[in-house]
Amino acid sequence: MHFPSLDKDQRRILQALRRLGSLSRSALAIELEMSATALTRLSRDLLSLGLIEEVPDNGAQGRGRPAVPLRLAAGGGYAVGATAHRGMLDVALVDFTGTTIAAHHEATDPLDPQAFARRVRQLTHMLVDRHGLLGRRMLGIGIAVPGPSLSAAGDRWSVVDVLPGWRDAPLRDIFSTEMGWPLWIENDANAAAIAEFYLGGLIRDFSTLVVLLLGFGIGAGVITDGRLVRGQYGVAGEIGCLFPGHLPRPSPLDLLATLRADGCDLTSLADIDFADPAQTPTILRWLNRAAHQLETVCNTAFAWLDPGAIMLAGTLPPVILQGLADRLHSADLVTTVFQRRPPVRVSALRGSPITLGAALLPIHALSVDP
Amino acid sequence: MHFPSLDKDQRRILQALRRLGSLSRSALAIELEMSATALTRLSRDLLSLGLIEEVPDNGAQGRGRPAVPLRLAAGGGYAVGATAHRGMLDVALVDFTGTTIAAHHEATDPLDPQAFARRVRQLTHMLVDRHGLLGRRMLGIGIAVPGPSLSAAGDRWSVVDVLPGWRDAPLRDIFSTEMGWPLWIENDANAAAIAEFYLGGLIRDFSTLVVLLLGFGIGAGVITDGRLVRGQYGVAGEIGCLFPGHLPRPSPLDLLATLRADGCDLTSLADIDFADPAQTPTILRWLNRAAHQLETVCNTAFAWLDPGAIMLAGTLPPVILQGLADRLHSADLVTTVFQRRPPVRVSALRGSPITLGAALLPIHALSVDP
DNA sequence: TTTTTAATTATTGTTGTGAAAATAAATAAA
DNA sequence: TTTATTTATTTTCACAACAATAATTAAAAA
Repeated sequence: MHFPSLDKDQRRILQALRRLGSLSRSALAIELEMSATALTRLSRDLLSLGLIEEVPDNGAQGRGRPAVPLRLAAGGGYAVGATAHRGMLDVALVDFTGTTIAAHHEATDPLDPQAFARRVRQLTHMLVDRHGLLGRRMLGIGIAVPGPSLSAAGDRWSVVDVLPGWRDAPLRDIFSTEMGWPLWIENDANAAAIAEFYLGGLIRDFSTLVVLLLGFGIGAGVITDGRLVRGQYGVAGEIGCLFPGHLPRPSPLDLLATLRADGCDLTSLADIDFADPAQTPTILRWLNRAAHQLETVCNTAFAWLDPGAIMLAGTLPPVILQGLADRLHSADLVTTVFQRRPPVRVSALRGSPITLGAALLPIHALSVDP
Repeated sequence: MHFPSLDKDQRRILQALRRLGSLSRSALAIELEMSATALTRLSRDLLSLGLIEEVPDNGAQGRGRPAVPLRLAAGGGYAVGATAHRGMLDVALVDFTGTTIAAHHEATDPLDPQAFARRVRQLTHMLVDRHGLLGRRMLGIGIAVPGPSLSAAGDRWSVVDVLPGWRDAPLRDIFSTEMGWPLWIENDANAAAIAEFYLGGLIRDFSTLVVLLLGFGIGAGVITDGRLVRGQYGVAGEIGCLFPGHLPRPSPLDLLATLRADGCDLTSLADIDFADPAQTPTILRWLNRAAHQLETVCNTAFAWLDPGAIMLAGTLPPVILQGLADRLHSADLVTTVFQRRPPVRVSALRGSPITLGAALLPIHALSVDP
């Protein structure tokens, strides 16, 4: 029961609306270089599918019949995203526009993939019930996995995190039999890139971007020309390997280790607190070192990929991410074009970009041709 | 008089033949998951366009009506490629399969873009005449330019080479008024990547690859999922900027400078000769240093892009490129997947990959959807 | 009421599609 | 040698999708 596959032109309409917000049919026809006739038909179909809607009460706009802008319909469907990490589980529901309907975070014992899938299904049913989504169209579920895929098909995943029964497991089979919904599995950094692209506003200005994800380790998601870059074997963006294993990396886990080595008694990343005077000096020192290391990362990203922006995201407190961004701003990056300042930003998403990005995967799949 | 644009399915057939050599209609139908009916119709169209042809005298193959393999038709058309460098001019003609029909190299005074275009037109007419291509379909001309484009549209180019009147000139306008053929302008490293992809056999095994071009400076062309990566502002692959300007780069110009500093009296890159005992020690020393620098480049390429292969190409003598490849082979690269050896190869193309790649641009444009 | 712009509806002709039947060209068996 | 069988390709045909044009309707301002 897969979603009726959309026409290329229908995708183009949806993507234009996603990028530009709301446009009248005639504006769309001009934007997409299609005839008004074609646009009427296509938009009628999308309207009847419930994927777009007319904007009501639109103010005066001069002579002539007023244009009726179209926009994506929140009610067009909902999608689920889920992430597993050691000891915790994240689920989010988004509507067709990408807006978060619900987010759920819970601590759990380490789960194997089957148990994870069952719990996610359970939570999904609960959230669907609680938010009155029962009749609505379920677009599918995206699951973000820490680690690269083992095959181009994405059947098996090399999970980096220490989770029992996950590493090298045939996750697609397991999730698919356990849940039965249309399923996307994606690397966590790639998911974060999707979230920043659609929800962080990058889609308005850029078609190429890089998201640096400081989750536990460090990874990156790359989008060029609106498409995820996975590479020949699915390990594109695995930038952790740029730092030799025996030396410190600019990763959250490394910050934790640094703090501990300096005598701070922290149990997890959640205890990191820039405002704590016992931690501040260590964090500042780490920031300088990590920013210096990230300079290399950013420079090679600019040289290889020429992204419109590099986004910093992850579980670290925003202050710390901002500290990294500030230092990178004043660094001497090779953004040769237009003498611009290094376009390094900090994620402004509320909620985990990983889980949100996972939830956006089914929606992204509707937008990009196969 | 642009070429009649091809169907998406027709493109898929052509691309399958380009990748796999020759396939019967039924094999193609299975490969591309199309009905035999559709394949008959599409192949008939392509046959009548002259883009494909049936392979004659095909040996016995068991019971049943023998399959008639199809392949790309050399006579399907020809394309022209041209490159300008200081003091020299390269033109190549390729047929529809990508095979070189003719190549022309000449030394010239430095030319401005108009004069270059006129000379290229002149040479094209001469080569077309000489090789009896007059009635044949001209698919277009590709021009490789040393330097990145200044706009996403590729109208203006920031030419790195020291050529009078080229830098920041509206090359597209100039060339297209001067020649009138369908025109593609592309960065030289990107052109080289196209050449290695189609002619170096990489298309058979990979959809993602990197070509390191050691021309005068050092640049790179990137293909992911069969598409050129240009980046947000067209400077993707400009890896020269990874090496600070005041320090030596692993570029041919740098080798020349090193040799000169060691007292060798060379006038141009063409004088570099590994067999010359006066040069050998310097070259060996340079090789070790340059390979060490390229290690970083390759590592970051693997981390960011996960290419199936990295190809070394350029004007340096093959022995020297091979020396670099050998050293990179034994280096400790981060090709984490499958414990494989670093897949670094040396270009095996006869002829300049830049000019050949330029000539392939019109053909590539026929294969990739717009 | 007229004018203007937006959106829709016929109308018509083109094009692509798959299923099934037909044809082609070989080998295997009688 | 003849006939049956097998596989590849083509044709036929009914049908859906689609595009372009022109004509029409809708909703406002002048």
